[in-house]
Amino acid sequence: MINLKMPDGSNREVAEGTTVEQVAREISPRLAKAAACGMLNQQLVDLSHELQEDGEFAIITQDSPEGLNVLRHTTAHIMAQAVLRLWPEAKLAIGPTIDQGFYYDFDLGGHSLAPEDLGKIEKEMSRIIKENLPIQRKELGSDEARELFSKMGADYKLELLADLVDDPSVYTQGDFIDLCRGPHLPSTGKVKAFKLLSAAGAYWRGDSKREMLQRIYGTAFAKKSQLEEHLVRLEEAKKRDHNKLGRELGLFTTVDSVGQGLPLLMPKGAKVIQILQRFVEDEEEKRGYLYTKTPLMAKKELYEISGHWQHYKDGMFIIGDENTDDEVLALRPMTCPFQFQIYKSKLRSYRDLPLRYAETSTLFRNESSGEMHGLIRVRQFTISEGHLMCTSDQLDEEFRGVVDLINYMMESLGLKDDIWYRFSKWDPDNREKYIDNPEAWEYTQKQMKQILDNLDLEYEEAIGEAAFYGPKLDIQARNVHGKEDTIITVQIDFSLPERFDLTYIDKDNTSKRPIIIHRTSIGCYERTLAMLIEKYAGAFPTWLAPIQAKILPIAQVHKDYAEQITKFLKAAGVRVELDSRNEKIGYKIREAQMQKIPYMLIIGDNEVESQSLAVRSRKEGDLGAMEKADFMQRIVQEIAERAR
RNA sequence: GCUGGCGUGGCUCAGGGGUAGAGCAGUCGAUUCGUAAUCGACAGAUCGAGGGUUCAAAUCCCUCCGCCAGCUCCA
Repeated sequence: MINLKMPDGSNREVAEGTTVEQVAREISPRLAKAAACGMLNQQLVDLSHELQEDGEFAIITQDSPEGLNVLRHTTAHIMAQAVLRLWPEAKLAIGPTIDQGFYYDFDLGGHSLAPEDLGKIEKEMSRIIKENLPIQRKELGSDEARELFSKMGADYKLELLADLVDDPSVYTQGDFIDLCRGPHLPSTGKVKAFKLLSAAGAYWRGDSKREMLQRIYGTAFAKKSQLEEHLVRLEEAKKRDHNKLGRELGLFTTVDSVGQGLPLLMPKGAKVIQILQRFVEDEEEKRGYLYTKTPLMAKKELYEISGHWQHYKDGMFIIGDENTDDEVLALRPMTCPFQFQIYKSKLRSYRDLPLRYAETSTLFRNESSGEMHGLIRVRQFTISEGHLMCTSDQLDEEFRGVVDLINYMMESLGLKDDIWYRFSKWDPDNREKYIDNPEAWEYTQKQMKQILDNLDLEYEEAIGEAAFYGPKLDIQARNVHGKEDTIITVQIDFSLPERFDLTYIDKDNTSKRPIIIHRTSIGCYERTLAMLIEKYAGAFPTWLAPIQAKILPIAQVHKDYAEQITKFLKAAGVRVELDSRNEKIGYKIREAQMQKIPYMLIIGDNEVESQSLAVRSRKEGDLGAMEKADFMQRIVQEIAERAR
């Protein structure tokens, strides 16, 4: 007999060789039905796994996070089997589960998947599910596995196999066989609710020099109702898409003849960005930053010093021809080399440090053509740039100050709950991408890790995501499509002070190198606007709303008083617009509501007579009559508090 | 840059070899109205650009530009 310690703390004795499924069934038939796999000593195991030793044990159900992954992975296998039935020549690459579902990459020879193909594949998958094929695990030796997959001509699997440390296992269902760690559901019939979502190209192992494969994204849930809810959520999310809403609300537009990745901010969008800029600049000033304004371009020699010419040239717009012109300029992709020149403009003392430079800085980056997206990835953008020069003693506190400023910004914008931190390190195996100084990389990363740990930040680590000149703390967020982006970054730079020969004279009268923190406080304004649109579905908090109140006279006779109110509120600094068109009040309200304007002020006979306003809130509807001074006070306070 | 989808009046879309259609928005007129669409008339597109096939191209083919999703990249 072996002894299993159950999640509720109880112990259960079972005979050696009892399967996970039998244990589940003993507990309850319903549990057995809902089970996806078992967990033995923190290791997920198949339901068919025969228990041989004592340990902590749990049954994992399909609707738990781990169980859902198992279900989705099994669905991915079913999809692969279906694809092989439809395209027998197809070669399988990888098919992992991801956050909200799964994908599988295929080499389909020359065939590219069209949307219609997804329906065909789904149909075949349903067939496989109906066939209820048992899914079986088999452990193989490396040689055995290699022989099996080379016989199948499964080149990609062979490549994966070569990197595998443990002995490989394979899973079979009917005539389908796949290299897989598992676990899996016991049979294909266990999958009740799945949907294929999209097909797109994807490079093998993410390497643009390698084969372009066909990737199919899909998802699966334990219950049909959960799948349907998920699909509805996806639809709802798409309605918040900044790229759609931002255009509908007249915040920005793009024009073919201007060019890709070059959105035009219209008065309303520009207004939001202006508010953000003023907010950031004022806050930075309070925190001891000095404001600079530096050129948008420079000679290539400057970028040769900074290393951009060697490491970032593809990302820059270059003016002139290196081979024929005496002077070649480049639009700036970053502000650092420019602010360094200001630092260098005179001899610095330790007494000058820390020195905090900020700039509302427009940058240009030559993104690849397939990459541009609304306001999120563009070729020209404006960022809350800044560089802090400090001594190593000051580094910790300055870094802390930067993180505090960032958190304050995110809190103020209501984005704090939507972001997370990422510690981005270099990739020692990719020397070309980075300034080559391994000791300095390792040292700086260690230093940064210590600072982060002292800050008590929860963060994830990412290898190969560092800037070419140093490690970063990135603040990450997801857009409505679930795609992750860096919105803010803080970097410790060990390299550029050296390259630019930045110095200060220390107490002991010797020349030392300052340490530089590159940072942004809310990142790029365009991207922030995009995030805000998606966060609030276009309905900005009053302080950020381009139009804060719309004044709606009921009939022409009320126009004079409406104009008076408009002036009154404008004088108080409120952004108001008067809609004196000859339309019915319901029409005007509907339009203001669709423009997501926070307040509608309705003016008719009653209001003219009592010198008041009928206030309607976008959120709460009719608020009834209010003295005009009371309303003014209310909205001014709401704006000052940056209420959400 | 790569894979796929797409591009028709300001917007959303229909038409898919025989010389453009709707709704909304716009303009004009009527209506003067109390909390999410008043009625009517008018105007507006050489169908992303260029080239080709054809008696005839928005429609078929090619190239380019742009938009969308994904991959590489990145704020």
